[in-house]
Amino acid sequence: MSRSTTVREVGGGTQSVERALSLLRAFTEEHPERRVSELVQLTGLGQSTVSRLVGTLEALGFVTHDGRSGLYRIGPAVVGLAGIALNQSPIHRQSRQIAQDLASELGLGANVAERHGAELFYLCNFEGRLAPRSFTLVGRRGPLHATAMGKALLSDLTAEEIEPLLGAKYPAYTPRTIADLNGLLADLADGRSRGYSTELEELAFGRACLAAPIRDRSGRIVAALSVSGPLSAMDLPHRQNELALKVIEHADQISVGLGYHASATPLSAVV
Amino acid sequence: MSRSTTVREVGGGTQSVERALSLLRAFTEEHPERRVSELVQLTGLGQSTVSRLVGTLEALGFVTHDGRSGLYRIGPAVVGLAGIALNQSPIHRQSRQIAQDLASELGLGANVAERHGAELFYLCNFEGRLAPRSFTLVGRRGPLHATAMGKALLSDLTAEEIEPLLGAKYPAYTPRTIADLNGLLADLADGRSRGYSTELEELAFGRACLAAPIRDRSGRIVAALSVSGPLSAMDLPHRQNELALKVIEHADQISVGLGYHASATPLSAVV
DNA sequence: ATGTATGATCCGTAATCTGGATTGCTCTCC
DNA sequence: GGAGAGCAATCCAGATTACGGATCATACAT
Repeated sequence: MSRSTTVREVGGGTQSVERALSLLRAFTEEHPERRVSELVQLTGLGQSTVSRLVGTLEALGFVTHDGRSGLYRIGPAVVGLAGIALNQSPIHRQSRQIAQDLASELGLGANVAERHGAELFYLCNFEGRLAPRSFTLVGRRGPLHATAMGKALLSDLTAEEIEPLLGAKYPAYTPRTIADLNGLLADLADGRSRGYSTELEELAFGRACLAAPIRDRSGRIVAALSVSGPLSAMDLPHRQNELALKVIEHADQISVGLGYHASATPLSAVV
Repeated sequence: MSRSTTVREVGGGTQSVERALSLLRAFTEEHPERRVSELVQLTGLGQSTVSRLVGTLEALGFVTHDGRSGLYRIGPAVVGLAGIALNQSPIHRQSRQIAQDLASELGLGANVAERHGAELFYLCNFEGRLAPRSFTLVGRRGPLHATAMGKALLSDLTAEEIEPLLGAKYPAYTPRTIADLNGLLADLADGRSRGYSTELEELAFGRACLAAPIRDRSGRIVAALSVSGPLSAMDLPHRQNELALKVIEHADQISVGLGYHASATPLSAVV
């Protein structure tokens, strides 16, 4: 490798593009609307610079501008690109219908996520009559150690792989959140033996989730499918087996769609 | 004072941002993967410029780069922003669950779209068992004159408003596509009197769609809800009334969620 | 009507970006 | 296996382009 001299400049690239895109980053689920002055404060850029950059973003449809209120929002061009990105994903294509069926069959939420580095990334999200939610989780990120899907996604990995991935911090969202590596490993072992992972009020009070892994042709876990909802709707002590069976069944169906053959040794020597 | 004449410069903004974002535009449903050389050809920019720009886009997660194949795809950051944008939309929030219910109840596709200028813009899209489709329509655009939802969205407008909006061109997707303004106005009148719009193989062979308008508190049509599917699954001559009733019912439910009161005079002096 | 806050526009400066050339890599073909 | 072609990342100097302070216009509150 030619790593002889330079250490590769951090940015390496186009400054104004970086600035414009970091403006987009300022639009979060908590602050989906921003005014220029906020963006100025957040970024530390000059006011005229921000004004000009959002003007460009607006001209290309990446943000929209409500002239009356002066608020900027994310524009439809972004949604268009996202649709293309999702349709590009074989996991999304294979999961969509099946997750939707699962949601309406059980009346609970059904979700598909994959792992992006040390985080969960939601690809599909459907609601059930018993667990209505008015917003989509698609595109959101979540913690691996505090979600059933996160655990399902990790269940392939060894302790040696997990430790550096998650680091030392295990943020506690509720008192029941798993607090350290050992706790997580124990839970993962449980999940492996049962074929599905659980999460009971580890991320939010009153909510629970069951998840099963999705594998591709190579046998590797590439995503996870879950059912989730309020504890009351999941009726967990009683329905746990029934729900878990359904999740596993649907997850396997997705795996088959991705070319997985059960014959491929599930966990052992898969390169 | 001095600049009393100029009518606001078109670009007005940051060139390199414009270039970077137009690179993103090159990723379409037909070409979701691009290599640098393609982007160079498409944009006419220098090869090193493109390389640097996509490098910046990649660093911020707006594209991903498969080092092996050299292909760039749209990145997860875009999906994250799109989720925020959708959750920002009251129409999307109110429609999501109801459209999903409609899809699983009827076993057909259910969609919600709003009008963006002279185009249809899909906000929600669910499939039914009888009409499976592996990709999402969310974020896609479509023609107003050749879709049931487009007609539902136009049914509020007067001929004087529609004519400049659609212009003189009525692209024909099939022999049954409505070909001109008069044909469209007649169809819209039908839809208004029935309370729902139809589309029978006007956009694609073998497919049909029924749509009803969604209104907000002001009584204005702000979106449309549809069921769609293969003609065979829709069983149109027979089920048309049943399906239309369901669509209207669910659309009204969304309208109520948006604050619409049937008492509000639908078309007259609102403001 | 006065005062405040926000945001769009203008303009000179210089920092940043451009693109030709170079390098390094991979794949293909002989 | 070696040569050649294609592709993409990196380098560099010149000048185009973007930055941001200041100004102006507008909306809203006092």
